[in-house]
Amino acid sequence: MSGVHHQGPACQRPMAQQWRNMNRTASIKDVANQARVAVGTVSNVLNYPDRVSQRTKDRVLAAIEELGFIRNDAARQLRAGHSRTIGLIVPDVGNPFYTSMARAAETAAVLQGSAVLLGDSSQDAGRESNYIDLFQEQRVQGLLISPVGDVTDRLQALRDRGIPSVLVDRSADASSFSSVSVDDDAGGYLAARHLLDTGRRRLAFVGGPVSIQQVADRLHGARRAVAENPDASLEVLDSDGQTVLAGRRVGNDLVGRGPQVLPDGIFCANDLLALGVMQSLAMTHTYRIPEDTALIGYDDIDFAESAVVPLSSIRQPTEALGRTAIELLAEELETGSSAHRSVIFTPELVVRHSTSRTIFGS
Amino acid sequence: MSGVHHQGPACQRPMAQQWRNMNRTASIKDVANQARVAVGTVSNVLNYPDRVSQRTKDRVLAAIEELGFIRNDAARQLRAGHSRTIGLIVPDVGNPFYTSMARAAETAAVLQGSAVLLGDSSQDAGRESNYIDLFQEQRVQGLLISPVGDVTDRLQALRDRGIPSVLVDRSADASSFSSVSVDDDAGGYLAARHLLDTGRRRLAFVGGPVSIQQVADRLHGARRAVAENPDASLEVLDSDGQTVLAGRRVGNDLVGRGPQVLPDGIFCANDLLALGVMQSLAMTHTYRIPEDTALIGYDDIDFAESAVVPLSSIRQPTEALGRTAIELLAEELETGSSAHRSVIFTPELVVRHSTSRTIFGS
DNA sequence: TCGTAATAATGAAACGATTCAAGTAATCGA
DNA sequence: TCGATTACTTGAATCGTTTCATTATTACGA
Repeated sequence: MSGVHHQGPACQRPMAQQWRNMNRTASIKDVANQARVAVGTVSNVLNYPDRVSQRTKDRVLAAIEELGFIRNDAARQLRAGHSRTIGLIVPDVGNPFYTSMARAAETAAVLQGSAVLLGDSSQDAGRESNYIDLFQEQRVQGLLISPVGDVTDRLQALRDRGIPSVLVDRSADASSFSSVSVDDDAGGYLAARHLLDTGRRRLAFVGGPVSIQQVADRLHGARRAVAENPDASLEVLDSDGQTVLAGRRVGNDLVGRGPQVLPDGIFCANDLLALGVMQSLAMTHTYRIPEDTALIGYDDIDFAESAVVPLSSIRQPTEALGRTAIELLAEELETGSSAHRSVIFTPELVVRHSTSRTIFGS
Repeated sequence: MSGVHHQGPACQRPMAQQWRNMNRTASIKDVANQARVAVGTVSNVLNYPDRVSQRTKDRVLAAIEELGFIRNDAARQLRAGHSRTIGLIVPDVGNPFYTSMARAAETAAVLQGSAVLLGDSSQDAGRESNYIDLFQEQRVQGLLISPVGDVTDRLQALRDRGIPSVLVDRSADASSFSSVSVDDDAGGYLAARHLLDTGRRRLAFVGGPVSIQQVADRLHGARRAVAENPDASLEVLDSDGQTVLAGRRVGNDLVGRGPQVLPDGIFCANDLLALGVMQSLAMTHTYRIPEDTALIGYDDIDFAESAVVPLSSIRQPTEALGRTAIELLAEELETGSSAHRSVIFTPELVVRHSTSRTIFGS
């Protein structure tokens, strides 16, 4: 726009400057000209203020102010070879568990001077891979990932290129990657054990594709608990997805069942699923929680407490997860990613009304 | 690891190559060498495949594959002058309303070939400003922002530099910016009108600092409704913050009141606050919802439906908001941000049990 | 066989910051 | 006043792409 503009005599004096302000955003060179110093000096003012005398520093800062100069990050990181950015890939930003963790990670990252790029893989291996591509093109410093598909090869390749990864909410043999996770097997055990302890025997596990490690581990833990009671059984209900909606679908199926085949204790792989199941049961008024069937979720998101029937859950330390993930990544960056560490947190049972003991037979 | 490696005769043949793989990530130049073509040709293969003959294209692609070449985005955007990224600043990623919108925006952006950088200002004008700085350094294509502080000046400056902004969830006079929003005044009216229609007269509005536009508008709408009933009153309870926790604090205050001074209808500026209030009331068992006081929220997040007492709310079209915001931004980018548009959606009342009519005097 | 298009391929220049070896100015002790 | 430090400043080289004016190659009709 406004490309034609004769150099007539009507032009105002500070024209060149005006042009610059309008057209292009000022570069370090423009600042150098304005302040009548060399570009290197401007750079020093920005990066090593001690190396510059007060007098010139003032001049340069004034010029920066006047031109409204903003560093071009692309140029910086081209020179530096890497960005000041950390990639974070989570399976579902709609899940408060992940947003909570992401927030903690972001806070920790900002403290150490990095920004966090957040990607939502939506439980989709393809999207996940796309994000890895994107982050690789961006030359992120490192990657935090709560993987959905099988990404070990890709992460290995990244690491060979000097981009370390930390697995989040997923344990790894420390030989290949650092990781920070919560003991899902123990959590699954806790949940099922609690249902058994309150008298339930016909348990059901509701969980997305078992190909997801977390789901598999939680199920495994539950199986372990159930195996301790010979008269107990565990049915597995596959939910496609880990959302409230998916939970509602499973709930609708359950509602159609007769009381004899209804599980008397339901363990959902996360709170979203549990709330979905709860919605179905509550809406149809066919069965009551916890009288007809107990319900326990996983993650202990904020909304579990304020659910129709306050939801029992397994609490994970989201803040600690996010913070530690960043710390581990920082370690890898310093040590040159030679050694890896795995931090495993322990989950915690939170009992609420959805599993309270009832006057119960067997 | 493996830093020392004498050039003894035991070395394998493709050593130079091996070094390259280990050390540096391959550049377009390396690819050019490997494929025995000029750098420009490689670039053409990547950007204008039609300009290159099949033969050389094959050679280049093979080289890319072999070296594991990954474009360096920093270099690209240094040359291009801008990134392929859109900045999005929201006040609270813990609020499902915003994540939902962000997701919609992200989806729409990916379709048009851009990535979205998500920033959480945490309702803090300082953080908000920091994100604007960051995005400006990153030379984002454009900015979607749900502003907390007064950012008009900054956005104006950005626009002058060719970076357009779209205000999200906040209307603007179309003279300066495009915006996409929901009529908050109408929403506030809807909510208060509904409480009045179901017999409530002593209303309370719970909302964060009124300095936030959305809060102010919703309150204004509520006032408008209340003014229509001479015997109705509206009390304003300031919550510091818009979170579940803030709501719980307000709720605890309410619980301490005698029944005469307890509002019989509470309108919270968003669902998080409402759920917090609900938690307090439910935990102490002092007052019941909706018998002693009705409760209505705003946003209609997924969790409203599965609350202890299913929460009435005002629904906003989050998907449409996010999608439209990206569309408006795309328009600005095409037209050179000359003209601006404001899209205003209409909110919708969703009635659930938390406001159901009770056997009630006047 | 030659001239003329069309088609491919080339490689230098530019983008904007950082780095660093080299140069200049100021300071100080003798 | 000189030489030696120290304190600042300079500006060319560099990072990895894309662009584009040239040059090389090929194809085709006369």
